[in-house]
Amino acid sequence: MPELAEVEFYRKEWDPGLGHKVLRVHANTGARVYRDDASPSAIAPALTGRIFRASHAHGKNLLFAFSGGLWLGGHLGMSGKLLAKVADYPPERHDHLVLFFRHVSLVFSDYRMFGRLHLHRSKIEPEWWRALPPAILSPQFSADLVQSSLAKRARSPIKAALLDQSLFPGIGNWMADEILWRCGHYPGTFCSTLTKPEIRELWKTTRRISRDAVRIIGSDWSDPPETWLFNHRWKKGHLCPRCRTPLARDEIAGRTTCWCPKCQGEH
DNA sequence: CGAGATGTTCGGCT
DNA sequence: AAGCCGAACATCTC
Repeated sequence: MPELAEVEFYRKEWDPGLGHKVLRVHANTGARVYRDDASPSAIAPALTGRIFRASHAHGKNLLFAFSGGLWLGGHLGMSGKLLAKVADYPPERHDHLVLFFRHVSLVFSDYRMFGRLHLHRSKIEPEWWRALPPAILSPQFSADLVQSSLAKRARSPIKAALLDQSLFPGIGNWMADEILWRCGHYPGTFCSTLTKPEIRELWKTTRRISRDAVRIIGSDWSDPPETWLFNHRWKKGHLCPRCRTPLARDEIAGRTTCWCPKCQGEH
């Protein structure tokens, strides 16, 4: 499920634990979500007794800071969720990590297990976190950066480029479709065919949609306005909210893609 | 019951 | 040799 706005929503789900001490930890260490960690059995002892200090989201990545230079990194994959439950909440089958506080239990749940969790010890933020590419809503995410990166992917469909986390961190399947629909590009268009003004427009739209999605979905999981493709893209027989043409669906760049044949070219 | 799902990685190919 | 593509991962839902 999660793209940058959903990740931001889930990050805040754990806020009730901020400033409090982890009294006990449940870790389903056999779960695949710990595949990055050499010793998953160390997770529970390491987190027990720490104060939960802060949380950060960057694209689809999460970072939780604990006292004593301990960090919990995470990714929600396809089906990961972060939840706040009652104190002494009994873990369920897909709850791979539960942090028990006096007044609340913070849960990482992921039934498909494409998500991941990993622990780090360092004074400052871990190396992998500092190496992440410029966030879409940061000043470093410039039109020039997008321009030069797309030039390297000339023979790549623009949809594939938008899904590339090293350039568009946090953009996933629905946001990529939303951006291309707003800009009027057929998702299979090669990057090399976009003009400089079109790339600038793509950059601007990417920022606008990211900002709006974080505001709307990231705050309380509200649905975006009916004027967005978002609300129409899945159901069969749905119409383009702009021109009422029946929407098309097909696999492009390895993912199911929805677009308007009229607004986005004849395909 | 088969297909498909808001994601990433790896291995093979050009 | 960088970059592209398909397959694999695991479970639930329609």
